[in-house]
Amino acid sequence: MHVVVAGETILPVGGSPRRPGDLAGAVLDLERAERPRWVWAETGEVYPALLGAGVRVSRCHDLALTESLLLAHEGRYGEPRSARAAHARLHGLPVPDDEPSVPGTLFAPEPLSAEAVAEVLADQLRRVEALPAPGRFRLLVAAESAGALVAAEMGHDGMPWREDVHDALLTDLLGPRPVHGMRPAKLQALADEVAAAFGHQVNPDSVQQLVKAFKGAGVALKSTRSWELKRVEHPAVAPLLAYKELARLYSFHGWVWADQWVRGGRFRPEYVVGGVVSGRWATSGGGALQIPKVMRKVVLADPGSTLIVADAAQLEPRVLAAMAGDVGLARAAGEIDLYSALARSFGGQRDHAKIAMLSAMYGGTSGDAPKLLAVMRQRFPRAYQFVEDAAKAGEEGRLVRSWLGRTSPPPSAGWREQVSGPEGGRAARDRGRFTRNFVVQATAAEWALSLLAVLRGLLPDPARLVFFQHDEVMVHCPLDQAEEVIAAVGAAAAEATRLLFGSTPVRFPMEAVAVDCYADAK
DNA sequence: TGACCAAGCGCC
DNA sequence: AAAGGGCGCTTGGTCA
Repeated sequence: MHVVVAGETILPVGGSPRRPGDLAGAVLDLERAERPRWVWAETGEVYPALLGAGVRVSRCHDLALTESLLLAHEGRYGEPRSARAAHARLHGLPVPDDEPSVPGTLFAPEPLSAEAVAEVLADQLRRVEALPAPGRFRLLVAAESAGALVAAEMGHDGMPWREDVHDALLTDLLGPRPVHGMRPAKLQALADEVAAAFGHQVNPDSVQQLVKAFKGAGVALKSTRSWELKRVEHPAVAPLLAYKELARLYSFHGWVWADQWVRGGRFRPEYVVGGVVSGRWATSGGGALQIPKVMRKVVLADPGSTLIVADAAQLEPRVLAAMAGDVGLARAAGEIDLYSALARSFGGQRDHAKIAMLSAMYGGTSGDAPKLLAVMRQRFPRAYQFVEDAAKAGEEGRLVRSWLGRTSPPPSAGWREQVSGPEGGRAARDRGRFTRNFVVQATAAEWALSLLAVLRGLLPDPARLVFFQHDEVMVHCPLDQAEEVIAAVGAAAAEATRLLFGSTPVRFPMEAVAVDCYADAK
């Protein structure tokens, strides 16, 4: 059963609309009675208010996310994806551009009517059924929409973040919080050391000044990347490397960042579901997906609670084994340590197996890769051919799709022009590497999203998903729920595997541990 | 002054 | 230990 929510209106599809005085209350009643699939233009427009009112729903259909997936599959990548745009297209009306997702937008148009939302839904369901593999795409739509629910909930609940521990860590590394405009003491000391090494003032944040200063000292640099600096013999290098590391911490995850993103002991980032073309999530603020490892010690469970942290081991090669139906690779992927299982094929060395797999999935060509790829091709012909085909499609400007039907972007006009030019081979190979990786990364993202959706449904109250990063999840729950949540993670991984691949010999290990502190999880 | 780009580096 | 692709985010620097 589908039930539309638009503005203040609730419309059971096939029934009649009503405007309850208490929207959240009405949603809750219906959720308890019928557990419908809720349909709305965009989860971010509707769900946060429901969460604010204490209402959670189990399933939804997000029109904008679905439209985006459909348009890409239909070869119409980049057309406006909002429900409003989809509705306009249905009626041959002028199609509005998608609004940039900027907070405090200038225009706040009337929400689409519930009837219009229902029309767009019907059209989308029809288009899904017209696809070559509607069953898989239905799963993709459901998982993507469930992801939107999780993202909104994680934004609402937030990840535990101890502001006092964060402040102590920063003070330890940088010195006390400086007054505005000043560098923290330890950062300034390092900047002074750099200056002393050159014999004059240099802004260590300025690439230009650094390159010039090194040139003056007789050192020619192509860049100031740290791996290049490490090869240079000069007294400025050591303090400069230390400066770079700390400066990044200070500006990216320092006090100012905490002021903006941490409140009430919770870090509340803004996740963007499907924000990466491969289907991985992105963030539009807070940098939740780039938290440095050193910061993990700041993520601590509340007293009486615990963090359940789990990540999928070697997810991408397992996904490739399952997709390609490569018997040999699938057999190795039936083991917990896939690379050790593969090692025999590569002369007994685990490292060689790993390089071969990564090179196959990413298009690597350096070092031993060519030799090892030849082994890969001979021993695991179907897996090898699978990624080769994806690469070839990319080089020829064709589209590729994930297992469930997420579609790669088409090549740009600029690319087509480049390919016919003198540097054409390079541009073609670059896109080949992209599509080669796309089929694997996008399917891995689908597996992870499916896991997330299933796990969400298995969690006992008040356990909460608080973090999701590509192939890793974190749940915050009372101590006495730890075992149940750990079991739920394992069950969700098994179910995600079954949903995507049916019965496959490939295993997808997802080891969950209960920790007090995120830093203790690995 | 604001818009935009490049460099650089964090995460998977 | 890393290799690849993907992203976000900040700073400095340029340009209109």
